[in-house]
Amino acid sequence: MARAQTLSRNQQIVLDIIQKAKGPLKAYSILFNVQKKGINAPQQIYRALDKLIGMGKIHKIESKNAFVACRSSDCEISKATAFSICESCEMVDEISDTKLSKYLSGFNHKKGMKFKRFNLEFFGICKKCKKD
Amino acid sequence: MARAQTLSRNQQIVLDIIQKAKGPLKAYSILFNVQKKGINAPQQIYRALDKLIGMGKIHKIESKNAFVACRSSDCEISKATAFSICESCEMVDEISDTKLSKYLSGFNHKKGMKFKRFNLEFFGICKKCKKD
DNA sequence: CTCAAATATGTTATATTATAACAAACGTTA
DNA sequence: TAACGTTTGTTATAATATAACATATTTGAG
Ligand SMILES: [Zn+2]
Ligand SMILES: [Zn+2]
Ligand SMILES: [Zn+2]
Ligand SMILES: [Zn+2]
Repeated sequence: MARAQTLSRNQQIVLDIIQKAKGPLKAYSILFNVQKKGINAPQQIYRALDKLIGMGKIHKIESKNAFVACRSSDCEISKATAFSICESCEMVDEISDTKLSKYLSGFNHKKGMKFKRFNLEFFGICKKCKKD
Repeated sequence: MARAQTLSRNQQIVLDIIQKAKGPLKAYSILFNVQKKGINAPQQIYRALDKLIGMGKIHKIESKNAFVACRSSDCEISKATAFSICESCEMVDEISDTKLSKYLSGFNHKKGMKFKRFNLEFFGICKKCKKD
């Protein structure tokens, strides 16, 4: 069984960096930020990222190949993720909307495929960027 | 202005291959398939892909870094895309569901961001794979 | 506790995906 | 024709991700 709670050393280091970040982080940018802590290779980052994603602690923003911390406590398994992405400043915001989540989780494909998981990415210009 | 209809030589070649394919194609797999036609470099593929995406002729499946032909005539601008993806056989199916599309196009973020575009990817096991 | 299994780590090398930069050709239209 | 935008060709390189193997650490059953 996978351990539910405890993170390994590398996993904790990677998670800390992602949680402290203001926006999505790329794998190699994480790598450069942890070299002082003795992590030297991409593998070490990608392995930690994989585990953290599996635990639902972080999510991958597929359109950006970048990673954000989960803010929504509900989605521990990352089965139903939705994000709002600013095309100008790159800001990413996790959307926790029960109605949306229920609507999509209940969505059934005409062709009979039963979905286990979805990922939704919205794009636009955020409020802050509109002012400029 | 962007030309609405006519495709350039390379664009047509790339589109043909994607349209003939049974599933999503990766950029380098397209490249290997067109070397006999005189296309030798990734750039040539990526440029064609970019234009075709802009025209709504193809879509990128972000979670797979792969490309499929648009089957749904409605989404000429790729503002509202949804796909069903089999995690076993990699099959991808474009979902054209007016209700779903309207629901998501009308979705408004609490934080006031107005969305211009979304991409939704559903994952599961397709009917065909379930039989095995 | 002890040993085996599972998980995590370190490391080197390599594969895969994507873009930069520049020069030349082509197509349109004023 | 001349000017402009678009497409092409080409070489090089950047950015993202995985393979493979050796070692270490943690965990839990007996
Ligand atoms: Zn989350
Ligand atoms: Zn913004
Ligand atoms: Zn389409
Ligand atoms: Zn399948």
